[in-house]
Amino acid sequence: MRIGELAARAGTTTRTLRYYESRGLLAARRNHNGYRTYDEDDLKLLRQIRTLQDFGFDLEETRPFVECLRAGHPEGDSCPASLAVYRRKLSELDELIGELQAVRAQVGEQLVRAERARDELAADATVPGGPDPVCELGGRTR
Amino acid sequence: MRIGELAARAGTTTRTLRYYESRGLLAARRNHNGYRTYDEDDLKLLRQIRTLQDFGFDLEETRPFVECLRAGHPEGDSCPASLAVYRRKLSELDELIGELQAVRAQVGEQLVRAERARDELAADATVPGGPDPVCELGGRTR
DNA sequence: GTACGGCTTGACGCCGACGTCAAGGCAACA
DNA sequence: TGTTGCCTTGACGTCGGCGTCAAGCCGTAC
Repeated sequence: MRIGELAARAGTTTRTLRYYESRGLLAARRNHNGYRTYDEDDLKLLRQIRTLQDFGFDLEETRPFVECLRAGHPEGDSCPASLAVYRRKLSELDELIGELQAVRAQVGEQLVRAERARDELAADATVPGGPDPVCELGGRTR
Repeated sequence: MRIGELAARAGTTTRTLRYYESRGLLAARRNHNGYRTYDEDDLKLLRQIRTLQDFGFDLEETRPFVECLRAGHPEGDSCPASLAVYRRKLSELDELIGELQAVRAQVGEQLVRAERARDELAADATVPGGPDPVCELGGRTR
């Protein structure tokens, strides 16, 4: 099949396939008129790349899987180098998730604190003789 | 104070401050010879930006906080627009964390599956009359 | 005077994964 | 024969948040 069909079957674009080729991830045969030609194995390989990309792997991280398939193994993750990438990715994910949860907690605290400060000002403002309101409080003014 | 001192006190670089200025986030007065001049309020403003950046906010998201401080409010999050950013960020974080956890689970499954497949091949290989090993198994060969 | 550090503006570089445009070749169909 | 659609290579654009370099000015110390 030609590049357009392969791209369509993998749910991507011809530009992407040429990019992968330029990165040495996806090799193509050429037919008599110079068009790139692919087979079902290329589709499998491409789908492997796309799956990993969807997981957030960057292109270089997919290389071991690609080379594993190219070496004739039944799956891209049939080789130790691929398993190593899985493991590294898992620890990266764990670290990232942890950091994001910490940030989430901090931002949540800030929100609570800021809302409390706002409410206290609002309460003061309703008390006769309380401080003058400095901020616009509650909803939008305009 | 001049730009170098402000940058140092905020733990950043002069390039960053000029960039913020170009984005309209950090205004500077100029002294007689054209040098940028800043005061303690600018430092506070800059620290507000940096804190949010550390949380993963992008620059545009810090703008409401900056404008809030500029308007004379005691804190960058004393204004409704800032609270709205907090809330939006929280939901973004929740969504992202959820996605990452889902990816983590999937990658974990893939790893387990691939390891099991490898071990089964290894077990077969130790059985006399079992299938020939096709992959390099276990540790590194070279 | 001159050496040095800090300041100025302007402009290009970087990263990853492509998008998009240009100019042209190839094949099938009306 | 011309139109249409797919293909080719090449090259520049995108995004954010700066880094880095160039050329030159300002002020102080020696």
